[in-house]
Amino acid sequence: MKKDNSAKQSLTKNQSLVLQALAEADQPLGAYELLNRLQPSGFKAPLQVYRALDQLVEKGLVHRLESLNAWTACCEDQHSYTPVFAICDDCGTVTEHFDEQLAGNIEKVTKRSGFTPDRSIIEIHGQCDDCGTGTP
Amino acid sequence: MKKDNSAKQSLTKNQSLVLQALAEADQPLGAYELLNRLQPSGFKAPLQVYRALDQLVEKGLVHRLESLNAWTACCEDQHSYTPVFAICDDCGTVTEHFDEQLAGNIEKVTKRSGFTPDRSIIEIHGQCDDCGTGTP
DNA sequence: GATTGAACGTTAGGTTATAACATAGCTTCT
DNA sequence: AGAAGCTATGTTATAACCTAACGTTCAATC
Repeated sequence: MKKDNSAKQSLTKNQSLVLQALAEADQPLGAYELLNRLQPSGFKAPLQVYRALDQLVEKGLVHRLESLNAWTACCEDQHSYTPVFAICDDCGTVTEHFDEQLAGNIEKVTKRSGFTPDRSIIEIHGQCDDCGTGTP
Repeated sequence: MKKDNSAKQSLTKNQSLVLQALAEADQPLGAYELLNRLQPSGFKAPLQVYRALDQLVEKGLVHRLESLNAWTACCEDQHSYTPVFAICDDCGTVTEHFDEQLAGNIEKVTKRSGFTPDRSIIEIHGQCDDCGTGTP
């Protein structure tokens, strides 16, 4: 379950470029936005981006946000729980959260019906602290 | 919070056709699959489908499955909790579940950071009881 | 140096979703 | 009735997202 540094060290050139672009962005990026940003580095076709993204997701260094069709660099060096993404619909920033109890709850809900969970997608849309209506 | 029968009664022709097609399907359908099935009923363009879907989602009669790019008819006449979808990656069937505690926990996780949740997306991929590896 | 396998490059095409603009029908107000 | 306003609809074109197919490069291994 460990995502050690070897993961980052063994990245190919394209994978490194994509990961770096995601890490520098302050919000998730779509594949074509990545392509635009990486064209100066020699990227020419969408497939170059998608292949690098697939491999980075496989290594656990990047997450895909299903409800945005976008990707973001993983916040941490390792995590064993399913991440919860909080997506601000105003400013577009996304934060990654973890909660052991929550992960357990999810399994419980589906297992009641004999379902065997494999991977979970949890994405919460709303407003972040800066944009929030909490203190208007 | 009530999704009363007036919602269904006030549907337009296109909305009724789309909802009926989804209700008859045994799994979620993509917009273009819906278009195919509704061409005999006079549908000609993707927008007709997308517009009907948007309005049905608005009324709470249809859910969108973000990780499948597909839509499914809501299982019940009303529910106040965020639904949890269990998606079988083998046979493609999707079931809708509810859990008050889970919904509460999710809010808790994001609220810790000052986030104000609006809508949650919870989609669990795995294997259903029929396809499952539980009793091989 | 031949073989294998992973990553890469390139072209083409498929799927999913929206923009922009025009039309039709219904309601409401005068 | 006529005008104004609103919602749903129709139609064309295009944007955005993703994958198939095929060939090449390059490093590791036999």
